[in-house]
Amino acid sequence: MEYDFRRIEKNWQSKWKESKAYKVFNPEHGKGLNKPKYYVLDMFPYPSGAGLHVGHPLGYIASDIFSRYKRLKGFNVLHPMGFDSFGLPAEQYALDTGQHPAVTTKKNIETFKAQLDNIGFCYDWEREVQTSDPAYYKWTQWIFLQLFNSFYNRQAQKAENITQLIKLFEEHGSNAPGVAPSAFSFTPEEWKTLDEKTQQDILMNYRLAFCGYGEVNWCEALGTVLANDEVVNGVSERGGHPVVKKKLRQWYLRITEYADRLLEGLEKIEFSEAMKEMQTNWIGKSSGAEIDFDIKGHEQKLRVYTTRPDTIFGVDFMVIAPELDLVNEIKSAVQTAAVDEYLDYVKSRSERERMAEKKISGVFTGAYAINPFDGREIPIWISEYVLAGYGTGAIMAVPCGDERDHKFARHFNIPITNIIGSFYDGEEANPTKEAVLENSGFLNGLVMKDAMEVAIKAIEEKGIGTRKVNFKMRDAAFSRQRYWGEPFPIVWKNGIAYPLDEKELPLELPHVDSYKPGPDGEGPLANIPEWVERELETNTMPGYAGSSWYFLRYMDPHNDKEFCDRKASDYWNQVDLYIGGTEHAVGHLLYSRMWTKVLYDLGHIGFDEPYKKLVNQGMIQGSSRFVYRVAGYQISGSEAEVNLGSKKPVYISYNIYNEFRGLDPKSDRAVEISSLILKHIYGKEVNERDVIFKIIQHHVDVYLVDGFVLDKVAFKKWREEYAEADFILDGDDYICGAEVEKMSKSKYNTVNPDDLVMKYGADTFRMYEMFLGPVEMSKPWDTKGIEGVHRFLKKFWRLFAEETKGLIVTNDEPTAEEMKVLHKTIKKIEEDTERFSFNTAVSGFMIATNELTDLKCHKRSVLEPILILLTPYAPHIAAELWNLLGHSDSILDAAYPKFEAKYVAETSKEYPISINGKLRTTMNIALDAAQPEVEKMVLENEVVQKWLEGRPPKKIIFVKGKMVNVVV
RNA sequence: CCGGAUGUGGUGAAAUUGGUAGACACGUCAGACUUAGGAUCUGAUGCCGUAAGGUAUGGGGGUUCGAGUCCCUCCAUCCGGACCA
Repeated sequence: MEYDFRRIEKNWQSKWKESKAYKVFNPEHGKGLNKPKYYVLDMFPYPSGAGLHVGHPLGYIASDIFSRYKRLKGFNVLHPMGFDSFGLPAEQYALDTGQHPAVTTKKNIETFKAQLDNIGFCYDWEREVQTSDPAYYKWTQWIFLQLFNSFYNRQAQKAENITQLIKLFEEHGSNAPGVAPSAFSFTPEEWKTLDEKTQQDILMNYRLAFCGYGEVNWCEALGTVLANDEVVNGVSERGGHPVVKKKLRQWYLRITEYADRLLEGLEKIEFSEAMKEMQTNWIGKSSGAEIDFDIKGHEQKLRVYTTRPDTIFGVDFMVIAPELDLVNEIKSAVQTAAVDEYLDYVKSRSERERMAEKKISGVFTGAYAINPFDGREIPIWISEYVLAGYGTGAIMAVPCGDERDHKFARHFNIPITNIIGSFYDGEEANPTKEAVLENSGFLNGLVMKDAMEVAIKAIEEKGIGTRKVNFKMRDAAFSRQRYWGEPFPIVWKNGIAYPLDEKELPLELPHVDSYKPGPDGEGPLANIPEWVERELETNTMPGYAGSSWYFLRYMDPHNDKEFCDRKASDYWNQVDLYIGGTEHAVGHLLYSRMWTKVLYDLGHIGFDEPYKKLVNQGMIQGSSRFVYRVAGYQISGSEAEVNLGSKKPVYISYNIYNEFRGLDPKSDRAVEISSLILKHIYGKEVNERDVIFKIIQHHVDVYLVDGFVLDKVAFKKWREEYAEADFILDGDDYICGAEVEKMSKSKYNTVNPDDLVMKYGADTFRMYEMFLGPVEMSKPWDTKGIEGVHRFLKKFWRLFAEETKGLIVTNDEPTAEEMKVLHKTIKKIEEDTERFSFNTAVSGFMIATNELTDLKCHKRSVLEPILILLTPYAPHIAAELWNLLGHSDSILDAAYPKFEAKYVAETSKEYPISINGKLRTTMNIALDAAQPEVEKMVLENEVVQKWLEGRPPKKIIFVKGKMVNVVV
């Protein structure tokens, strides 16, 4: 009876499928009612055509282990899986091949699911959701309508129905309490006389999902608009295509109203500090003041935003963004030409150029602002380092305290006022808040951080400004000019957006034959006459629409009356454990946190943070292999280079190449190697010394390499051009070079889990992925190492069964030593699993197996509990052995063993004995021994005496249960 | 430039509270069994040294009887954010 993992795994997978072992019940269906709930979620995968590689399932395995563990611990565990199946790649593929995204997506999902099932995950597939399924996006559209029909009441600090806003306008006009200030100003009476279009235009400024014209990140190559977080250094995150600013009609989410709550919410959730930091930085809250400065000779005021009102006496110039209309209004006649020239220059520069090169540029407008406190005239400049979109698009520059302002002042020779005395050295700006202010009028003598409040008060008293909080975060662009996404349930009539009635949902995505963009940057839907006729919105929703609320749908996936029954969401509540990559730090995680808050505000769910605890999984990097082709050579001293491109390829083993590189070309060994290479090239002895070779390194498929040894036959078959390859070997082997890189098809370093499952089994694969290292950490993949884990499972199997004798488990009473191994292991596995230290848990199993093998322990009372411990990690082998031991019930619901300290209690310990902190020997001492007793024993020890050399010890440190240190 | 993380054998790593550094594996070496081994098992394996011993957790410094762990400082790598006033 051997460990036939292929048969075992197949057998149990189909058994579990038949018996619906992974079906999860909501309490109203009777089962699970008496159990506490636990919700484990994996990040929503996009079903790409490339399928899974070994890096993908890392987090899935971790969450699967934890789910199974919690189930054994008596929880009703929800551990669902589904697919974020709308998205750009499928549409790009459709554009390229003409295949409908629905078709390719369906195929990809099937592949994905087969791969996942292969690994033995405990998903309840009956709860699967797909965002591109109309039964799902019906509710995405429904939530969109909730957003559309809501505004943020600043007084109540929550989302409310838009009818409430209308009521506020009717009662109080535009200055109603809780209503954000805007450009509109009207009395209740005026509101009632406004026509519908105007009213709706005003309301649009408050809806949480709203439509407006805005500068967007337009990517010509992708033919779409990208969110800020999809643009990296001025190019698209996907594909690296250039991105330009363009004004388009767009839908947005008013996430900025939630900035404060998104920030506060971070305090009550368990995300890593790094993750919280990233979100905090993205939200970018800053507080300061907006100040209006008079402009000499003009009616207009210059409004600036500053976080440092305490430095108001150090303002030496103003800088405004070139995009501001104010520029043209205040430029002086003398400076007009220079200003216009600069504006042209700015326009000519792409976002990318601006980000890439940071040269100092700018021009004086000829206008002066007046410092309201000392009447100083302050020159107003324009420069592209000030962004129109942040604050007021204008700053007061304080060169002694701000790095950029200082550089600007130096560059244009603007005199610098020092208001911080010795804190400013004349060379570099000092952004301190600790300095005592000088040259600062009424603020003189105050420490800067205290002056801040004084300054703001003075500004407010003078009526020239207000306290102001600003955020870096912008409202999120929520539309794409694309086909493969959720249609907006919106009809446009006379320029007014009307929501569809709930009864009309889902608004299904129509079939199209072409995925080409519509006219004027509109999406493909604009090409469909029937769609346009119905005056439906032609944009579609972005990828993050469906993924912002999917965790709720899993709770009640087949509900066609509601997005999720309130009873279900009250029961399952927040996701207890969310496992996924860091790449979603600011996108998905912020959006879904916002949606959750809105749904909470509107009373649809009972909690306002979706994910209680987040664990970030590290990336598994690829381990690439290289071969080294001799491409040419040069005789030293000669200019001529011999190109070998046309000859049959000669590959040199990495270690020989590496040795050769480090040698003096004149040395004997170098000559030996070079003549060997030349012999391979020409097929005969060539007498040349001092040869420099040109070696080209290129990737070789890791499947053709065992460890570092190349399969030469397979390599020759790999590509036609390698068929004639000749190798310079190290002994019999060709040794490949290696490097750790990102796992990708083009580097030929991807490894498919299917192959490993086929070769070693799912249980081995699961445990090996965990054994690799801590889940949060990135680490390179090494296929070789999997054999160690496989050996362990075989060894574990042999505790239960032998090839010839079959089952060898006995019902004998266990010895104290065996019980100690068992309980030590229970403690270890339970603690490690609880803290997601799966790698050390795997080694805990190995240690237990090694020790029980040494003890020749085949006792049921020891092995059965260990089998239960192993179930979350290697469910198939556990179930098989459980069954072999005669159990008819499922091990998936067995009772988790209980640790009992009495079995691991020790009476003595092998104490380390140090002299001056250096370990010299160990001594077995009773644990209850007291200090004087121990001191006596230690001093009598011959090793200790040898090191004491007759000197009396200065001090003896004895830490009970830990160590002894003798100080001489 | 800012922020975060990481740095331990040939490799992946462990050391949970300041207390025997390198558990557990991979790899390598030696051996056993075998027609055979890319199966299985046993042993060795941080480095220098025959040994005694010395030395060792990125470098330097500090606190301590004792530091991989705490503090200061420098360096390297990875990730994220980048003109946010």
